[in-house]
Amino acid sequence: MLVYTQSVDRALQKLTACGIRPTAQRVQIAALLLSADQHLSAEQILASLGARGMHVSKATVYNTLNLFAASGLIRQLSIDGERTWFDSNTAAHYHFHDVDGGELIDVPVPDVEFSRLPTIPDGMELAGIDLVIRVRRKQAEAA
Amino acid sequence: MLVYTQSVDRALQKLTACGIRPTAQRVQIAALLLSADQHLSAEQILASLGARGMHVSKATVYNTLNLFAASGLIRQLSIDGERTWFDSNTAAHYHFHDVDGGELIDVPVPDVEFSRLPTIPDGMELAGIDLVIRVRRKQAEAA
DNA sequence: TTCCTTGCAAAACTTTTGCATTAAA
DNA sequence: TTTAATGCAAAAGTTTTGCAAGGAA
Repeated sequence: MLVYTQSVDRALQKLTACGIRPTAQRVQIAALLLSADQHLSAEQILASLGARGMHVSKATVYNTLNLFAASGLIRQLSIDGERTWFDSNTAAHYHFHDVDGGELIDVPVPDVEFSRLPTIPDGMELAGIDLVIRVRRKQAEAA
Repeated sequence: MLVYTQSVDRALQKLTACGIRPTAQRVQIAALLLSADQHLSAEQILASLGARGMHVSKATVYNTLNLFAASGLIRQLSIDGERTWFDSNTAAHYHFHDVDGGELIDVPVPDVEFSRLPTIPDGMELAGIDLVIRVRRKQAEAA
């Protein structure tokens, strides 16, 4: 339980550092998300908490995830229109998306280089770059 | 009405070319979408048809858009998790997304150059690259 | 006829909201 | 004690589905 205790402690610190009141539910959700670089849906988080015997209501899960995203503690991803994904890795990075399995894999920033980017429209400024590289299982070639 | 007649004709041709039975509803939806490079939601298409006095049911609009997307006649975009956008431009291109107004603007392929891309995971192949450049209205600087 | 498409309403899902209750500062 | 967070159920929004009726081949 050492690892778990550590991630609860770290979660508590992070929430406090962001000026978010560290309620029991928020600490649990933060501990779960921040235990690794991962992509989770609200439903998955609800289920994980439930599996660990911690009941948190659906409304609170959503409210909390939105709060965390607004505070920059996590990042929201629009990958497939099915649902929102919450990414615990807030450092700049990109994604592979397995269109068959739905899986998301991080792509580190240094693995992508832009030698040319479009001019930002007048009166606008850059807010971020989302790059999703869709991949699929390779078809077996005819022998 | 010349322009409109033309786009209906073109829509009919395209549907036939794709092996899609050109029913009245499908032709109307295709004519609307394919009249220009644009990004429309299912609800907008439903409203546009209604405004022109053509009634098409919501179910048919969704069924048709999904059919068109599966046939490669249009492209589905996951931009913001709110809803799916249907892009009438199926040529490769990228997007600016105005995070304030929600507007989408096409970015032509030659405006972006990748000098480095990550290695595709083993057993996978590239299926596509979605690039969304988020922009926001520039803050007025202090005078 | 036979098969496919349409339309309506209802269902399914994800996400948000209203409000009484509870917990935190 | 005062303010903010939680939980529940209900609502809202988008998209899908079941099924009867209609249309094309």
